[in-house]
Amino acid sequence: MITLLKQAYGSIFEEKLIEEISQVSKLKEFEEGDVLIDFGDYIKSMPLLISGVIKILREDFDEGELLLYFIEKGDTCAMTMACCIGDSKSEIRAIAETKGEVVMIPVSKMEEWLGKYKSWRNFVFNSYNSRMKEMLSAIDNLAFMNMDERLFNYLLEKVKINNSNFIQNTHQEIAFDLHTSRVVISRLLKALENNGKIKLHRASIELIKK
Amino acid sequence: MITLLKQAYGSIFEEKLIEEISQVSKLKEFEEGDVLIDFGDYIKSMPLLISGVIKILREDFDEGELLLYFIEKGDTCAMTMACCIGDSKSEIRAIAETKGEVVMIPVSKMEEWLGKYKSWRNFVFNSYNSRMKEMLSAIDNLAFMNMDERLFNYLLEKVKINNSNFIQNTHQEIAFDLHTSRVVISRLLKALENNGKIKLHRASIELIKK
DNA sequence: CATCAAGTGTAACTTTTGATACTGATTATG
DNA sequence: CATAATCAGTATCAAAAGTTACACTTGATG
Repeated sequence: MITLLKQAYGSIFEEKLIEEISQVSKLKEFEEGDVLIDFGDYIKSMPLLISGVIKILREDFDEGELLLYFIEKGDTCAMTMACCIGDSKSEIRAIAETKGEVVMIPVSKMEEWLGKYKSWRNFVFNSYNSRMKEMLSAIDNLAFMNMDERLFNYLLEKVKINNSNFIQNTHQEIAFDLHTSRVVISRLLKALENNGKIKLHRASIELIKK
Repeated sequence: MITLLKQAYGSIFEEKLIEEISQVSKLKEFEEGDVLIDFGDYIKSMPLLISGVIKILREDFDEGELLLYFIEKGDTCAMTMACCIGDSKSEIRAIAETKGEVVMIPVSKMEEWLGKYKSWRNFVFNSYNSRMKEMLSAIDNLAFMNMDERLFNYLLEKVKINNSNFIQNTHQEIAFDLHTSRVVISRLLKALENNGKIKLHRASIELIKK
């Protein structure tokens, strides 16, 4: 596990901290589609992402969902940290976008390290800050942009995260993430195709032009 | 200043910390409408709110604004903290909703205290957490609710914050906060009045029924 | 291969929101 | 008090998004 940790976090954590992490934590592998955290879950350990991508969703009272942001290697879920520290239920759902690995750290340790390691403190704060910014960006999207722009931004993010110009999703899946209906997505995707920005295939979309 | 600090923060900070705060910080009074922080500002000191209410806004590329949340006594602005620690520009605008007082703490101290005082660390984390929740709630509003619900929630918040059933705002001001147009607000307010939930006066709204 | 489910395209319609324009009422100001 | 500025009400129109319905294609499965 030390090797994995060094690879993903070697540049931000000191050697001693990485050693400590590897002693008290458990490595957990996950597959695409796994629900890692669900609404209302009590969190007793904090995840550090080693590899893979996780998407964080917010739930409606009824049925709806909304994608908040993605988490990549070297990140943690600040929302989850918030729950650890505040000892409250999870406000979000975390679903594996790809397969990958996380290191699970006991809450007690993460508090202890806050006083002990400056690099840990910086990491925790940086996580909060970047998650904060992602939330702001989600708000910008919702408040200031129309669905066509939101959709295109979504496609760009997907391309970035999967490192491929092909987005392997059905229109229905996209509609869930953006909290709208399949018909609306089909309509707007068709418009994007007519503008030469994308090419539509079955259950997959090809980005042509940013 | 110590008296003021004890009054607002006596229950969460230990005596020694309050003393230290009062030694290195400056008390600042503000009037309703004052712009305390603007987009792009560099923050060199962190505000602790002693009295009054501050509203936090997000700006559009063009002109638009959107109310994110209100801050009351005993709170700080986590967004601002984020900027302090990350040494980046402010992503938000803070405007005084009422007159009040803040204590401004130098950034250097706030980092020092993170290692030194557990109560300070808790306070900082709690602030992050509650701000996170407010952002989530803002996202819920935007993503899952129509304008009529958003408007009514807004009125309820105003009533809570000002501790009065009378909301002293013009339709135009409300429209700015909710990032819509005056006509829409007038339309929806009229509908609320017809449903017996509110009563409309000139430049003021009376809440009748929650 | 027949059948079915999943994925997509599209038309027609409704609701919500935004935009423009004009009116009258109230308040402030010279 | 006359005039201008602010505030609110409302009608009309347009755009964006949501809803329903149905047809067609592709791939999976028995």
